[in-house]
Amino acid sequence: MQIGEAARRAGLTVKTVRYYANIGMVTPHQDAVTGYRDYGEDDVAKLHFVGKARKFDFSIEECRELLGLYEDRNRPSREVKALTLKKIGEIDARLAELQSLKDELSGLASACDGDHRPDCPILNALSGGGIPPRSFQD
Amino acid sequence: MQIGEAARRAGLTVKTVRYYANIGMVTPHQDAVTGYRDYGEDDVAKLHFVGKARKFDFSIEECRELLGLYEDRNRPSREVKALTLKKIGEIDARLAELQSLKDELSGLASACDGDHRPDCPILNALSGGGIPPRSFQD
DNA sequence: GTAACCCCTCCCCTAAGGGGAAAGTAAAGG
DNA sequence: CCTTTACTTTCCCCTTAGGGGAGGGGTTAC
Repeated sequence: MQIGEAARRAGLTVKTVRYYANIGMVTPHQDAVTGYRDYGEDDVAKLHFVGKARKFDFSIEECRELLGLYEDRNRPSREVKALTLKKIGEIDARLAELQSLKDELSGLASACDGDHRPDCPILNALSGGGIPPRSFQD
Repeated sequence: MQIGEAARRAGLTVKTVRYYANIGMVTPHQDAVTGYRDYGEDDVAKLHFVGKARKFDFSIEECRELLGLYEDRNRPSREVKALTLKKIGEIDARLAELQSLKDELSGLASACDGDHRPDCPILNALSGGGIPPRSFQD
């Protein structure tokens, strides 16, 4: 089938599917005369697989790795699980980082009146040590 | 002072400080003959301010906005607080997204034996449906 | 004289595609 | 057969927030 139908069936954009072909992730046959790519059912399955893995925040390189395991009928599930646990660890780290960021910003926001007056603890904190905003025009 | 000292005092790299000059964020005087940038104390304060805002996940454009408010002695704190609350909302959304991602991956990982055998619920989930029902795992 | 730093601009690189131009191809309708 | 429309191709620039390095110029210290 042509790239448009393959993309539709995999739930991806044509641009994305073409990109995956360019980087060697999912490589369909390509007509030597017309240049048209020709996708088979197995290609659509791979595209679908990669699309799902991407939604799970796996990077392109990790998807390539998962795809290799996916195609290897004798791979140990250990390797797949290890990749997944590593990804969970990364997500945990990012969660902690965002949470502490949110805590700090929330503390600043609750200390700020948020009215028409110019006094603002948020800007004071950003300027480092509560120094009032010295005029930069003088 | 020269860019190197300004960067050191602001806790940024020279590359970053030069970048901020190029995009018009913090624009020091520049010697017409040597091309050397000349930073004053106010420039260092601005650089420091932007550096801190960046650590709080504010984008470059948001930093530009905050810097404008920072320099305006008569700005209402309302605007600063609104920006901060918007940023907190974005962080909340990202937190929820990551949390649900983590939950799904954790479910998959715990369903996977992770041994030498090829059977792997993680790959099964990526290749089609969700986690196979309990009856199929036993 | 030269070694050690400091500075400058310019260009390419990142992740994962998106947007769009110019041009070729295929299928349907008149 | 001709035209329109839809689909495809490659190519190039754009995105964030800078990082890395080349190539060149300057000042200071020994």
